[in-house]
Amino acid sequence: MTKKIKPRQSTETRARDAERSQKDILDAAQDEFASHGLGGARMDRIAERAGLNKRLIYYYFDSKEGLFLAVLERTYERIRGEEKALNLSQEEPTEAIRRLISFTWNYYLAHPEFLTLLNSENLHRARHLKKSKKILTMHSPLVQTIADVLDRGRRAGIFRAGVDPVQLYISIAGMAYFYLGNCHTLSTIFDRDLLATKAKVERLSHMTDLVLGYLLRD
Amino acid sequence: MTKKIKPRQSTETRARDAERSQKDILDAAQDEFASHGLGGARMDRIAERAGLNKRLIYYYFDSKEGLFLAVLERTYERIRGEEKALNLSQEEPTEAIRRLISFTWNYYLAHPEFLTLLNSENLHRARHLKKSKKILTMHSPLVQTIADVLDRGRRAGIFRAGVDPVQLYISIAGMAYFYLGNCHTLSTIFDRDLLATKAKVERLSHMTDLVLGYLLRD
Amino acid sequence: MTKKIKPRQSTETRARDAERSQKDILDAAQDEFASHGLGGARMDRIAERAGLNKRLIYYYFDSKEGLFLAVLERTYERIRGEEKALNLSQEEPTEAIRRLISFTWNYYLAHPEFLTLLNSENLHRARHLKKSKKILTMHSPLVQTIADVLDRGRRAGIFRAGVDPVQLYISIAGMAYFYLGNCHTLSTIFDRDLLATKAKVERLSHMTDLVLGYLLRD
Amino acid sequence: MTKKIKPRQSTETRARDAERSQKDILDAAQDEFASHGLGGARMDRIAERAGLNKRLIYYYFDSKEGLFLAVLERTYERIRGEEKALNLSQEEPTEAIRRLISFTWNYYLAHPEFLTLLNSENLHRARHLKKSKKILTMHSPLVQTIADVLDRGRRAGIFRAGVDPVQLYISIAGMAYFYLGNCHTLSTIFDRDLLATKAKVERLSHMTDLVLGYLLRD
DNA sequence: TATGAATGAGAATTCATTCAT
DNA sequence: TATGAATGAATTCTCATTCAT
Repeated sequence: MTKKIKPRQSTETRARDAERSQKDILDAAQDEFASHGLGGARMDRIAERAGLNKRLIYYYFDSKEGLFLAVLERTYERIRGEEKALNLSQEEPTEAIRRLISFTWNYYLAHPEFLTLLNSENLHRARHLKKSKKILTMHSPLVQTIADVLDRGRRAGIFRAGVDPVQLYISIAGMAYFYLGNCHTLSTIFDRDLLATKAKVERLSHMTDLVLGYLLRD
Repeated sequence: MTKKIKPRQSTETRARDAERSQKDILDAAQDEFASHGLGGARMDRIAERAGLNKRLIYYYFDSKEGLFLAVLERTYERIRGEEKALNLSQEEPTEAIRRLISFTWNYYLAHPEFLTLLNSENLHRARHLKKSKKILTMHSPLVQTIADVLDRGRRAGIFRAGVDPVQLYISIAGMAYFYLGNCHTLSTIFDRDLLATKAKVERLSHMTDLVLGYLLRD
Repeated sequence: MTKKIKPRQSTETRARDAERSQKDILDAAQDEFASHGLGGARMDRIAERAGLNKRLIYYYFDSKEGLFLAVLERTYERIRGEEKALNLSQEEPTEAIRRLISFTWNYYLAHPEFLTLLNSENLHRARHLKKSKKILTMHSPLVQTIADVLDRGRRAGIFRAGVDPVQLYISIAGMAYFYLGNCHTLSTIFDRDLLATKAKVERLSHMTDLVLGYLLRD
Repeated sequence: MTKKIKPRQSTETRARDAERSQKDILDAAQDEFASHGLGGARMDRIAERAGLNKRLIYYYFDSKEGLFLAVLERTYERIRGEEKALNLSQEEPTEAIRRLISFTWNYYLAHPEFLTLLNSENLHRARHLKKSKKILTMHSPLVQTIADVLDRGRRAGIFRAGVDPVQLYISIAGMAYFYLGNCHTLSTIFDRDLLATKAKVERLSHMTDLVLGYLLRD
């Protein structure tokens, strides 16, 4: 245990420390929950990773489940935040779909913890999520955007009609999620390294081809 | 509950009891692992669900991990068995794809434990799978079959060329898996009952449309 | 930790061990709860005193509160058992009252743990007792006996009329209970050793004088 | 709750705040100790109930035990104060006894916390009391007064001789204490509401009858 | 084959108390 | 005088596993 070196300036040190401690705990917890799931995570390890006393976790987050929920909320906030920043409405429909797919793919690639946390939460039948008003109202803005893109494409005569944006969103997310979330079993069974650079490139283009092959008329 | 009097006459009878006990344990364990994951599962609960003494689990399966592996193996055996029974090679290509999609969809629907076990195993980076010779040799026969179907379709001039059967298989599985495995969170977030009968019918046809829309030329 | 030497005979050894372990735990728990109260008692100390693994306590009694209740029940069973063995109905009324008082006094003296446990339970507003069907139906047989004795005394013209046996029982118990249960504070405040042999003799005769002085006519 | 703005002008004001804080803490602590005993009391809850920071408790009272002692001292001061205010020496002996009994009864009724604190302190073998010079010199003035009343009664030929005032005091206190302190268990066991108004009236008259029946000659 | 009893290591959580300001 | 942040040492309870029969 190295003694924590106190932060820079002074004035608001205390307040900043509290915030900092909470952030450190959340960071450590996210790692731990992502690598071991809710059941396998250890409060001791979280405290150690955070470089803080275990008691402090309870001081701020009440319980293991409370901490898990806080991590989940932060994770959702982040992805929803990035989704909002995408500006697909300005884009030409085909290009918009391309970017949507590659955003999803790249986000999951960059944030493997999101997949594992989602997995854990689903194992528990969304028990924590259902308690969180915060998350429940955070509808993915992508669905709205997809609806708009599909509409523009259809009116331009390039996309087929009658596509449900929710179904499409789930399909795109599912294709990326299953590949990346289950890459260990899949790699083993198919005896292929699914995380090799080439494999990843191929996957993204397969997904794009699949979706556009379906959407585009002719 | 009729009181089970233990028959002790013949070796055969004794053997049948042993088999029965092991099956009871595996059934109970499958439920438990599927509902709580490997970390959250409790040996006590498994013994109780199986109606057998905890010690017996160790007698037959050595350890919790051993038991988990046994459950995993049985689960894989079952799905691989059913996959073999599908006789897609006899089928006309378009119809074969249709049946493949609906088989996957219905199997996941009927066996939600398969999704959760896969989930758990991936959390552990396929650690158990890699140790199992049994599973490793059970490469999904579907991939071979899909390759064949795609090939026949391409040669008949109805399917597009250059489709990787593994990619396609993962896409189909992923579209079903994500929808069903995350239905709790998705239902809440989209404010739609994804498990309503109508919703399920729509999902299956969306998946079929998407894949065939991509595969079929013209 | 000396290794526990296994009990004498054989045949029913296992069954006897379980019973023995439970008894050892209850004995240890009674000591611990009596000396420290429910809040101050330590499960670790109980296990150590019992010479058994802490886990076993939970195996048999579920929780600290469950153990406390079990101790309470056994304690009540014991005093109610001894009360039943008193045969006051055969006795001449005055003598019966004398023996009742001295029984109460001597029981409390011999079982200080009864006082402390009662105290603890009352601190918790009889929370555990109320959950115990066992204790709730164990009405003190003394009240019935007192009613009978009072009645015989009254009809014989030696006791005053209109004495409520419950009130009398509570008074007798209270006089003994308060003296013995609070002897530490009382001894300190009055600067008298209330537990000196002479003091105890005097207390019993005071109590007897008080009650008989009230009951006897003339 | 009006927001308390801290006055910082004069020393006097500051001092008054300090007194107020200490009182708030003692009030909260009395509640907490009375409801949970020393072992079960929680410093956090006391701070919360007092609406003050936990650290302040340590500033004023040093430790949990120090706080307990302070509560104990205040409680004793109060009852001793009220006892002094009774003016039994002016009273005719029979009436004095009556008033003594009813004072004791009513004080315990109005101050149930006194019973519980006594209870806790005895569990700890009067450890705190013995350390408190304050309490040690506060001998109950009642004993002296009782001695005087008994003496006057005896000389007037109405009371019996040879009654020890300490014994009598303990008996009176005990009759009230046991009834009120154990009313939860007793009510349940005897299936009578011992706190019903009528029951309380009856108890007081039973106690008075018992004591006077004993004291009065003829 | 089957089981009730027992355990050591560890898990989450709690608690009185102190630090720093 | 007052407080939010932080902690070490327990404390209750849990868990996979083994013993003894």
